[in-house]
Amino acid sequence: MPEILDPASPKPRVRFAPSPTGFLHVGSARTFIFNWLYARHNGGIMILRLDDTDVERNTQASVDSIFDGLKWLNLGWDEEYKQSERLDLHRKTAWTIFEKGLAYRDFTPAHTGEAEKSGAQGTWLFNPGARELSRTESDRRAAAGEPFALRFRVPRDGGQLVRFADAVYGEQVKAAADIEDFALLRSDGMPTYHLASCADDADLRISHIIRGQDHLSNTYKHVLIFEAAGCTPPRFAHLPLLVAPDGTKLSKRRHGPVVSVTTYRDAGFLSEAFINFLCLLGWSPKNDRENMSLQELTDIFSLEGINRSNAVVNFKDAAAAPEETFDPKALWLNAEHIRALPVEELSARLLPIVHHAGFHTTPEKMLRITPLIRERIKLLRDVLTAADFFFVDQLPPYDPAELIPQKGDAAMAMKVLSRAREVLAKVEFKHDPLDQALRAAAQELGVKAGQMFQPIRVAVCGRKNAPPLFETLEVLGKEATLARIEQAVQKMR
RNA sequence: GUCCCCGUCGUCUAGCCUGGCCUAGGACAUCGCCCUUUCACGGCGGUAACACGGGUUCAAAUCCCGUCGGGGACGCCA
Repeated sequence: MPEILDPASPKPRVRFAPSPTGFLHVGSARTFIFNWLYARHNGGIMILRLDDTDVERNTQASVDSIFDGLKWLNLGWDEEYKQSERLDLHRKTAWTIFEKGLAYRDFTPAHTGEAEKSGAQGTWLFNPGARELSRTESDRRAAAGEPFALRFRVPRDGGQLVRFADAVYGEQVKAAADIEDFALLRSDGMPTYHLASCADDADLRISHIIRGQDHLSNTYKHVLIFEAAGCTPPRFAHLPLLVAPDGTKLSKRRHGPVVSVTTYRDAGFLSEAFINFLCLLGWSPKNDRENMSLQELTDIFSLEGINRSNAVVNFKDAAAAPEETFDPKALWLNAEHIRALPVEELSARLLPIVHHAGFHTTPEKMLRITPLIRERIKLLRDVLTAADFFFVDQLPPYDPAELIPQKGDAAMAMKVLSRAREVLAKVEFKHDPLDQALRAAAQELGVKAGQMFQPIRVAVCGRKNAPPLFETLEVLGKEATLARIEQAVQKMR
């Protein structure tokens, strides 16, 4: 269905509204991204709003985590608000609703959350005593200073229906009688999420609310609030949930740090790859494209491509090896994005990681190493295991048996290494001369090229699996190469 | 318990609205082969799915009903 924009505000205005009660997890990140993409694709405005009306649970650490994560995503936003600075608006909205008779004071003492959950009150809808209290009596008790919560008076008769059209889930209808009289203001005067969220959405002229499907059933309440406040509700688009391999909603408690955005950052994901990955969960361009740049995503993103079933983020338990913990597709996409990066840029991104790990190298050398490893790493962090031998003076210990070539023996390894030492001492350390010299040497010794190269590779890299030999030698240089071959020869003795 | 949502390969998905082109397509993962100085990249190929049961129809992954399964919401949390 084509987007019909409100003629009064042709530019869509969308918001990402996290509550700072935990770190930024991948589900929130995806919500942010989808909002951002929608805004950018349609030339609209992206708003960041901190929904911090729960003073009890807000923490500065959460605020920091959210900004850390968003900063890394590097997408930016156009306007920024804090709900705690807009309480007057929320209260005004609440009392407007009250004055219309659509809300009432509830003097019942606050329930303790636990008792409510375990009790047989699952079907609680409202407290008749509070709801039916006369206005005069209500005013009198309020004037006497008795604390109260303000509740929405949900229509109970006439079989009224609440409805809204969801851009993803379609036409939604629910009997008002099935909706409980939810709170608007707490007894301490603070607005609840429902109230604050709607009051702000209306005031900020939000045109589209794009958020997780866990809010789908809350939306009926929001529609009620918008209408009571005399506003036209925005359009809604609910996103299918991101779930863990066990099928449940992502949570730090159950799933650990794998659900935190910063975990991906720290492991060496490129934010553009991470964004790409998240976009593929619950949305599809429907043309088999998967590896996409941000520009491409912006160009083709649309609400119609969003599907309705939950998507599994296929991570393993945090206990697994670093490379094993992430969704294989995220890893693959990251490798793809790494390979797509210009060498200069990849090199520049790798350098700080190398330094941070305590290795010494120069930007110039890093630039020469980068092409040798870029097809061999999936995470930026992998540079540490793929190129370590370039950075150290002394190779870590390795098993001398590794020096023995395929279908060869110790004697052959010895013969190859000795000859390599002589040949390499004389040859220019450039790819072609190295290639020629070493192949010629292999022929003279009567061994296969591979049998010649493998002992040298192990002597120089300390392991069998490494980048191509001649390029490696070229970057490593004659001095280090000869020293390492000498050491290998000593090991064989 | 009440209400709501969802159900195509192991995973992400295309197809569903507008039944036939679907002996169900792509990707990741996995397995095999090729390329090759190792690893990787790349190329080629294989295994692998319409939850189940009814109905409607000449024809159903696609429409209808039911069952089962999964998820979400029900707070003076967001």
